Amino acid sequence: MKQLSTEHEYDVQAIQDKWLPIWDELKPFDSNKPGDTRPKKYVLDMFPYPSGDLHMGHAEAYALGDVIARYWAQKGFNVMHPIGWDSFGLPAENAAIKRGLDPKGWTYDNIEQQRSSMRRYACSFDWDRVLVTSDPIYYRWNQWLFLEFYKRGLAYRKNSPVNWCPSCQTVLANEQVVQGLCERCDSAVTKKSLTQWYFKVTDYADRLLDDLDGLEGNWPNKVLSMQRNWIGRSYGAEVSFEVEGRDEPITVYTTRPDTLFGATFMVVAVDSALASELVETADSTIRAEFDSYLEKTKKSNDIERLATDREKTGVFIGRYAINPVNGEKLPIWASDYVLADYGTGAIMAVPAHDERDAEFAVKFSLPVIPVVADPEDENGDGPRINSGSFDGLLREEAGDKIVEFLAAKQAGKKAKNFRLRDWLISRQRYWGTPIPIIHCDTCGEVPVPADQLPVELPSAEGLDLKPKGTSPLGAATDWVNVACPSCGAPAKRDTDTMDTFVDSSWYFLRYLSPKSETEAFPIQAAKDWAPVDQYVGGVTHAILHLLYARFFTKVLNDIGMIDFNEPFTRLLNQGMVQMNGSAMSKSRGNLVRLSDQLGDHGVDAVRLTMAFAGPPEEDIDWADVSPAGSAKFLARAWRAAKDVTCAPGVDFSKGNTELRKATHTFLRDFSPLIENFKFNVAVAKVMELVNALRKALDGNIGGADPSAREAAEAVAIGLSLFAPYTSEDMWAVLGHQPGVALAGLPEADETLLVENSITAIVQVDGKLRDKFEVPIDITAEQLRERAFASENVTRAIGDSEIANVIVREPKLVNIATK
RNA sequence: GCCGGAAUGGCGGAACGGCAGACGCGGAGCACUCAAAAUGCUUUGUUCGAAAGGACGUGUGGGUUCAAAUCCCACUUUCGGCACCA
Repeated sequence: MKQLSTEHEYDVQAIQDKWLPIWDELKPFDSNKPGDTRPKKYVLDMFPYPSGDLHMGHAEAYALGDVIARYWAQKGFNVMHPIGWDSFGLPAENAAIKRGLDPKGWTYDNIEQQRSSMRRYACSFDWDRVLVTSDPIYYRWNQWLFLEFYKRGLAYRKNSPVNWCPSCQTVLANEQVVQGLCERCDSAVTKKSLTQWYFKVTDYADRLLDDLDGLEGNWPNKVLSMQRNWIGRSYGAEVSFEVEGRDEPITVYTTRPDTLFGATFMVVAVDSALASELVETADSTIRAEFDSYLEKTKKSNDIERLATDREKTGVFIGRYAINPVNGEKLPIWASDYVLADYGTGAIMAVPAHDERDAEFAVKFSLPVIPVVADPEDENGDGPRINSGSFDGLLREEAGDKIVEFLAAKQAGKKAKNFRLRDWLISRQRYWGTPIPIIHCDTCGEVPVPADQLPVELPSAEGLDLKPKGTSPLGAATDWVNVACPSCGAPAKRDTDTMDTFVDSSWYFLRYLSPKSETEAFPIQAAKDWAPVDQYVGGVTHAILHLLYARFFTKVLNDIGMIDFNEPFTRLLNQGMVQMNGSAMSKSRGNLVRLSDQLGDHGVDAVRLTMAFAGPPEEDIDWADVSPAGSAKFLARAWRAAKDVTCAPGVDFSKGNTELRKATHTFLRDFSPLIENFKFNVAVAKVMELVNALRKALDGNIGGADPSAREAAEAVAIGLSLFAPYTSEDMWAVLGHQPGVALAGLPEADETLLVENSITAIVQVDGKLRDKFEVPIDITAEQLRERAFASENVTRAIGDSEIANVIVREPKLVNIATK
């Protein structure tokens, strides 16, 4: 700290040391005070993963979340602004493996470090509501909810090909595969056939999509469109094709039933059960070819599969399907360009009107039959051809009529499809919530009875946590072997743990009673507080976490535990903090340490810099902003308070009108700026008021004038959103008891804001030529006269002929010349 | 390829269709000082001009309007997201 520690100087370190213990005592942000009648407001920051100390990204997120929380507190709300830790998950486990420690120790040490950093960072958290997801008291309710889902058929087990990360040695949800790579370690993801637990998100696909409309305007458009995209609903038809030598027809999904007459072959996903079944009766040559193709496909990963310039591959499997509209025999092929887990895993191929089918047809010399007259017609909107009695119909009508025709002979119907898949929640790792199911040879899957929850994780001691493809919990024999709750026979616990996204899907409700041993959350408190009024966090969770939390909310609503359908009413996505144009990282050598910044500039200066740098949703490049400048401003504001000499409680109405006007203009502008997330502009307004106050103090108004106190107090209250230490100290300097955070934002006095004159501008052909003060009630005629009386204006008009004069009294005259 | 953002001084960024560049960073100058730091004040889009005062100016090209950073169309660049989803 550069400042000398004298009582006349702004000493950041001394101020920080002074106020922390006092706040600990006063608990200004306790949201659970008995008899509190203030209206409730729930402001939530996404909780951190305890992977070390807080970094610059946390500092931004929590600074911005705190602006909002503190704003509502100043507005007289009882604000619940809780914090906790999302503390299960792979990093803890990997760190533990690397260092040979228990993941628990690593996790809880980090939590303590982050907790103390957050306290110093002076977030307005309610420390009585802390939750930690790896505590049994938390995850027991994960298990309870899992069983509620299970009861309703929303949690189920199935065998299917899953995303497998060969490096993490665990399965991944679809959402955790990014560009074919493991989200966590960037290894190429492969497919593996496993029996795994799923949540039936797809049952909620329509609601998850449709309810996004209600969030319009309150959630960033970007997030809404990402969610819509992810759910990916499409409308089309299911069409059944009879297959020679098979009792059951094959059903395909298509968005283009209008092109059915153009189908010339059928393709099934090579890795689907259907393909394997169809090929069984084929001759040995075909079978061998198929097997080797299937083998090759399984070995390849998504990266190879998805390469866009890759040639189509496939094998003919020796069977034929019958096109239900015209009886044509269509050869059935197997290929990897058809996905096993979308639609029905089989498609009708229309090479004339589908690029991928076209490539395949060219590669394997399959016939192409156009069904739209105009080959230039990319949408295929024009009249049908080669389509029997449907010839001449346009796209939409043709589609409808063909589906009608199919429906009449039980060979098709309208259908919709989703890109969204069910959520795979089992993980073959140690550090997570154990799945509360017992497997019994006679009874099958048996839920752990509610009174035996939580199923606590066994100690990691003696367990090999290294990834090996099966859960480390399998080796905890004392833990695994239990009596079947149903028949009492020897049985085994499920050894998988839950995806940590389960933990974060409902944590916002757990804050209502984080210590309850009798319920996940209290139903009445959920009515009072939830849903979250304002959620703040990074856009990295735009799909995963938000989608899952929305899903849980809808299920809980169906169960009758909550009375709302969407968890987060309003969402703010803050940008990232970068350094020299790229994300900070040790390997890039551009890591800025938060602790260094706090040490060099102080907590308030760092927080203020985060708010002032630009719009909150934009990224901040730390190289472009000036925490030193913020510190300078804070000192300037503090000194201004020091120079106020009139006593607290003085009658402001006797103060200087000009400065009062500045103060009340600020008070008028400030709130809407905060509510619209224009924190940077709000900070600028505080700076303007400080500048006006400084001028008044140094000029002939002076520190004894009541208006100086009024301005200084407004500055302190405004700054309390951004700079808790400085503002609290200013408040004390101004002679008040501690508690600027709850002092309340004064209402702007409208009578002070009434102007009786205004600066009018005169344009000639749209260009500014003159401006002057005019009375607010000037008439159009008077204003017009004043304009033409201006020398600048007449010179600008010169010899030109006047075409038109626009008068917008009292502000503007625009003279258009010919 | 498809779907969204974004583009304003040396820099971060402001601007209900009506004074472009608020506020800050950086720069220059002045005051205080033996000096420096700190602080305060002045100034700072480019350009012509001694000045008065002009010209130009919000990625590019068009359009709507008395008036466009703002609305419309096309384009360029750039950043995200999705991507063999039938």
